[in-house]
Amino acid sequence: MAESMKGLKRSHRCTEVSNQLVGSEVTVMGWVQKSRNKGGIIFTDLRDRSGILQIIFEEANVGADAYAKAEKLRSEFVIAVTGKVAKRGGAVNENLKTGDIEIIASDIRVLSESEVPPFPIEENSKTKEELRLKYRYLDLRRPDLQKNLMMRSQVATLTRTFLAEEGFVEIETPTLCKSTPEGARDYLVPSRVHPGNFYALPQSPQIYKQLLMCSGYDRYFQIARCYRDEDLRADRQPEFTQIDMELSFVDVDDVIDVNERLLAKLFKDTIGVDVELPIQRMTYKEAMDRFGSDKPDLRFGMELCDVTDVVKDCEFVVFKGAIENGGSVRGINAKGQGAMPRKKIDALVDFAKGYGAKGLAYIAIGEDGTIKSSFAKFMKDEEMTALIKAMEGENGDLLLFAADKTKLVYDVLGALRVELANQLGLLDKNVYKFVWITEFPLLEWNEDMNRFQAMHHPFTMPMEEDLEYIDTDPGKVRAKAYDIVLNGTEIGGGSVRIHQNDIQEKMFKALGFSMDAAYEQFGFLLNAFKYGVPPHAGLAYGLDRLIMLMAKEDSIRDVIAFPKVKDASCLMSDAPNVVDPKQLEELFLDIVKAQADTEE
RNA sequence: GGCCCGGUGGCUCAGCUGGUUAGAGCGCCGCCCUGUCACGGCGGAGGUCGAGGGUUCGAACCCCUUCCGGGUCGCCA
Repeated sequence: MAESMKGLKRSHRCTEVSNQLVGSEVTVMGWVQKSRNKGGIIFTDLRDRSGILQIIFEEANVGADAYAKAEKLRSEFVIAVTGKVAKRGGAVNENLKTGDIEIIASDIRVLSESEVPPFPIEENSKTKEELRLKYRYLDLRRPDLQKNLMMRSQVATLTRTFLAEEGFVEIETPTLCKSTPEGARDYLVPSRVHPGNFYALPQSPQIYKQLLMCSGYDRYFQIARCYRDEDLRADRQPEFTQIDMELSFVDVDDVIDVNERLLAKLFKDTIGVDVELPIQRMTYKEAMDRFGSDKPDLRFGMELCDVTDVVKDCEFVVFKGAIENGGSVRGINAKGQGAMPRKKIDALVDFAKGYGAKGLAYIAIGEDGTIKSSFAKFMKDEEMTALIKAMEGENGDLLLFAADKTKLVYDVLGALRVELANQLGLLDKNVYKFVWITEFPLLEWNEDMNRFQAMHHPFTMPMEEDLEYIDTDPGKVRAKAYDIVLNGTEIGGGSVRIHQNDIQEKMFKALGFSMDAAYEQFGFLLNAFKYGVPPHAGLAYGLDRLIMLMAKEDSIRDVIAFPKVKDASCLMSDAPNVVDPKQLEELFLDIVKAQADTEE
């Protein structure tokens, strides 16, 4: 039976009650974590978002009626307790922040009762995520999720304070926008007033923030919700949050400077991690060559080694063929893994095939120097020796090789490198290795569309020294774009934007856009640029990914209050759902009519 | 869309080569217990083995289909 809290006021959260308060009266409210009835004395662990506090009920102190209520307490009942803070009569509980004190209850009210929850409300839950997500409101009571969401809030607050001090203006941009065909699939919202027309939910506030620069706001930021109608991953949700910013009259170094200081503050103030500044920078080319990835995990070595020249004259057709087709042969040295059983190596080969490799060649060097290899029979002894030497292979090492088009070789070995590190336990979540990746290619060739595509977006500034190639060899042009990568995860990215008409036109031309088509899509931005546009640049973080890494979680679902599951539905609310036909009629009747008329 | 993993009392899991009544721990319910905190003691309830179909004398187990969840490739300017 639920009682009123009339006349009561919570004086402290559970762990705000400290041994400083011994002897004074407090009123605490929260959920019953656990009640231990010893027969004559009842110990109740009370929980709120601050933690746990032990309450003592004894009939002599609390009275017969209240004691009877205390005897009926069950998990997740919501109660209010008034009582005196006392030093513990029994042993101190070292595991609790409040382990040396307890509340001697003088009164209790049961504010609401609870059914037995479908899974235990506890830290380090072993419960299947499916069930946790169905009852997300209960899951969110668990201390680890509460910690994550409170950390998220702290990061948002620190970000606002820091950027405000740096002269940034927080401005909200629309979430009902114009659809743009480039990039990710848009979520569409039908317009009732304009039958057959649709808004798109923003994939990012990109164009709006550039317009704000045109409008003279100079430094903008926003903690912005973004939407992409693409398949989900552990680090991808259909709606996610960016810390988005844009600055005027700046170049790459200015953006990097303010963001390094922001990151350092966030990591220091929330999790006590010192970020050494300046953060290391690496060009895209170097990242690909050394790590096979534009988001290299620098917590471990196992770098890629280009052995194309070493094996270029060998008779092994896989190597030979790849090189003849303009590809390359590269390898990684899994130090000390020479004794890896054949089954595990085969699993690595399958793993590589998942990334499009036709296979994976290997040399396992035993502790005694004996060699087991999938391709030694095609090689001369001196060729093998030279190859092992190039790979710095020593006794006990496992050398793995991919041979194909270079892009594929990068993909395969880049992924394999991380997979091996994971298997070998080299991915320490307490270590934070940041790196800026710079000088991205401006464009990448899209096989399906048979044209170049902006690697970042069509407003990204080319590097001045490469501008001359934009007409003749667009694939060679590097961009003033940069990503901030943490432990192998891209947590943010941005670029200097084009603010000159002639360069923008060249860019659209390279993308195969006519100026008419460009105006059709982005006319309002291009028009804005006619009236005085400052040089500007910006960056956006994936807030969810950032918090995920800070909280040492494996999925952004653990740092989002109400996430969606793999098919983008919500197990708790059952969104998306079928809507009332009347709603649909209002939105689409005119179209249906129009189609019917046309058919007649 | 492809591939891989999983689904067995409320929760987490075990269940052998297909063999009798499907088990354990925790939780839950009842009684007892005045210093517990993974409380303890005694007793008890609780299972369409995700669903459908098939093979078989016999299916949690094998086969097919399907649903749900996770990982990943494609996709994500």
